[in-house]
Amino acid sequence: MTRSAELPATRDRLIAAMSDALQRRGYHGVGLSELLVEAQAPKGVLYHHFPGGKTELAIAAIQSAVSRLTSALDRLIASGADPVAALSAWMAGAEKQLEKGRFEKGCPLATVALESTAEDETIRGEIAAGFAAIRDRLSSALVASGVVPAKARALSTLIVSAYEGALMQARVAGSLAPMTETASALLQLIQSELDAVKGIR
Amino acid sequence: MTRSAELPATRDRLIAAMSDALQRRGYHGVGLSELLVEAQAPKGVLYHHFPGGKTELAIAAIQSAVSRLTSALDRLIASGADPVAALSAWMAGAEKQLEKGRFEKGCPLATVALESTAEDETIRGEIAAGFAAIRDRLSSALVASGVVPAKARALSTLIVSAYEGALMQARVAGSLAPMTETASALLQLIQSELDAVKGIR
DNA sequence: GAATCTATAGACCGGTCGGTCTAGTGTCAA
DNA sequence: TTGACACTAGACCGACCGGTCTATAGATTC
Repeated sequence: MTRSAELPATRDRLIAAMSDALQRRGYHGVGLSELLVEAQAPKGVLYHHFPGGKTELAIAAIQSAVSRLTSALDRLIASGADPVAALSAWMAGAEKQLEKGRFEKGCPLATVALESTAEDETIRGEIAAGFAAIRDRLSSALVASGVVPAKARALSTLIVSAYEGALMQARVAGSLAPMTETASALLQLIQSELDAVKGIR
Repeated sequence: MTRSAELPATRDRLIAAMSDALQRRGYHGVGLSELLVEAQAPKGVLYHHFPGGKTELAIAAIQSAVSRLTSALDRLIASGADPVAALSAWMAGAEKQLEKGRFEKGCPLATVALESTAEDETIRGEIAAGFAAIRDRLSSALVASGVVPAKARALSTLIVSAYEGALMQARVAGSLAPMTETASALLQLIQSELDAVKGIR
């Protein structure tokens, strides 16, 4: 064990610093030097672990964020809670995160998604795959609750859309209101949809 | 800095170039030189019209975008179409814009909203005000259709959230699907809400 | 213990960034 | 004709950008 116990491995510190930066300012908003100060690492170490430089580090950060999100989602779904309760819990968690980050930290995918151009093929692909993975999980959870597949897909896309848009509005407003309002309206939709399913059955 | 009714063409070209850039890559993603090539203007002219430089130009672009959006919304609402039809038309318009811009042009507010930090006070304020103005218009249109104010506010926030999130997903996916799916699920909610209102009446 | 390899360390580089500055140019009023 | 003024034009600047390079420390292998 070459490194001190309290500090995570250098590679992980770099990824964590990039993740944090992507949530706060996006890809073009951060400089390498700032990133390295945050990660307490010299420049050489970045290009040792990520020969592709800033881009490769960003991709790693995105992948790490996606796997964090999807596994949290999996856990939530596996817990057996009904969709409305699960979504409600998720939104409440987002509100807590927003407050904890003083409205400065958002979704690690969103900003980069909007900043990226057609040339940023790899990054875009990674983000698109991340969104798709999240939608798929939501969708199959809804199907498991009796929603027909086509409707489940539309609903899960709406959930992701609403979540991202709510985070965006809440951040610029510096207020939880957009998040809570979005959540309340959204939850009502899901509930009525599930009730309809039950009625038919 | 109040300005007479007639604006110099150059000023407008600068604003247009910035608007376009904000939709494609966001604030930090564009360079001044690129902007000036696009606007066919030399550097001096930028600082003549916008002494505050890049930031002031971005603010002007955002204000211009907001007034374009709100007046389009006003027109749509004034046309007397019922909320569902109006929203449906709006979403269809967004899809057309997405395709026209080959999925490279998104909302002029969204990217900057996510890139901005607490220090970018003016820009954030402008964006927050823009979102609020849009929500207010939607909300009062819903109230006019019989929705109770509190529910109308939540619903209008959800509409904006869904719209922004759908644009985001559609862009990275390079596909209209996230937009159409979001729209269909959302429209159904509004419809059922309005039906409920009618039932009570 | 020499050789090798991974990881750390930071000086250094060319290019580009946003921004300033000075020099014109065209228009209009006196 | 001249002076004032709004606007155009682009050379120029220091700072910072992402990225490369060489040096070295520590662990591992033979």
